[in-house]
Amino acid sequence: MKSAKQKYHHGDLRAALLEAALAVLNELGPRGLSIREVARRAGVSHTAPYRHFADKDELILAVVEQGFELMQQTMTAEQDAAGPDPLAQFAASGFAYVNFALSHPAYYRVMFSGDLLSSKGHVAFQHTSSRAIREMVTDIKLGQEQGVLRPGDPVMQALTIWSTIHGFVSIVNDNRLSHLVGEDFSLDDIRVQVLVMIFDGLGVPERLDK
Amino acid sequence: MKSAKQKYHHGDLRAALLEAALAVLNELGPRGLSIREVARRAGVSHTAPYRHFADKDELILAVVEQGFELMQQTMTAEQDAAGPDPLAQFAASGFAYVNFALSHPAYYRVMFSGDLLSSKGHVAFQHTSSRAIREMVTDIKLGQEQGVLRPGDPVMQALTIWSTIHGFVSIVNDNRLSHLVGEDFSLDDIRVQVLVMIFDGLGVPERLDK
DNA sequence: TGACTATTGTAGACGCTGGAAACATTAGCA
DNA sequence: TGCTAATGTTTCCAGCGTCTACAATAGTCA
Repeated sequence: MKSAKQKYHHGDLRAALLEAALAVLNELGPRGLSIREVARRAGVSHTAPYRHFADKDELILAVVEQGFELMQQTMTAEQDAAGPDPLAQFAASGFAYVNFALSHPAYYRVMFSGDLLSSKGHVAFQHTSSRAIREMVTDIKLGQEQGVLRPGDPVMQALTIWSTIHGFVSIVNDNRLSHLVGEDFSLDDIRVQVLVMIFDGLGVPERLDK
Repeated sequence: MKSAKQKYHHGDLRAALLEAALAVLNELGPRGLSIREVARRAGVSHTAPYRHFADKDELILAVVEQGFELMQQTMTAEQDAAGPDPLAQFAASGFAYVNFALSHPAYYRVMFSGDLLSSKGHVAFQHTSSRAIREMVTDIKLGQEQGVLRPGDPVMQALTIWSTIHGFVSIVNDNRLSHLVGEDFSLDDIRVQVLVMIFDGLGVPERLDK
């Protein structure tokens, strides 16, 4: 194969731009994310991205969408690998959520901070959030019917679990636990203990010994 | 009093800039926050802010500090007003946290998003976070000694509570619950139920009927 | 009071950014 | 082969953060 670097048409610029944008987010942070820098990394002129995204917000939104897809994929994969027990599946998907957020901080931040978008974008998230909550609610109802989960409004329980998980990974990713880590706990300790505490509060028995 | 608008020296430009910055955050969001816009609103030239803040990050950091001070004030005020019972104080301070975050979303976002700062700033937060956690841990230990709180590592319990509260207010402030609100629940319902669920999981008895 | 000096504000410049408009190149299809 | 739409480039504009030089004032001490 020849080193066809200098072709006028890139081939798959859109994907290249998304990849570059994520790399920038990782390296320079949100403030360092500029269309021009992304274009530079993709080796095109600074206005080329406008053929694929109407403006900066749409570029970011595309990264967000990709992030949600990736997260959804890994979560369902872990869920499927957790065996037939619905509660084990539920816990596995929770673990997968946390692991995704902690191992892809740039993705998670851009997906949930919302500060990067100027105004729109909220609409795009609604769908994902509502679907995620609905799935959790289904799982919780199932657990309650089986008698392994505490009774109570499953919507509120789902919201509480989501809040805890989201809050936890946000705190960790925003680096607000450095003073704890290394003293008496490792980050892994903390992660596992917090997860146990979440599902413990819900009534899930001790099957989190993976 | 004369309309002494056109004085060369502003009098208290620093405070005026902080106020303007918060207003901008409220109206235009984080992306709309520019030193020039803030200066414009304060009625000074676009380089005047540099006499009071080394750069944009330091302006933002000053807003953050002011936010933490205000939150701390309201939390201790509510705690003091909660009577002598330590657990009631604990719960009151938790309520105050949530109420502050939900009624001052701009403050809370800039205090905790971290996306606004380019690099530094984390150090400044460490102190506040670690103090807040330490205070919670003290309260939790007290409750455990009195036998009204579940046994367990108080550090992890504190972290879990903080995660839930932080996650909850972040989710609400980022507008991700619109599809729930109005259907079957009001935002107030949700807030109270989630708070009850948090303290319920900890073992706090039903004294949250305020 | 009056002059000296530090503080606080202004004016203008630089390189960066997001984005619009006009133009160039190419791919796909008739 | 030639036409057209898709894709990338060039040029331009206003706004941004920040630097440097300059202007006005407040405070201090004679």
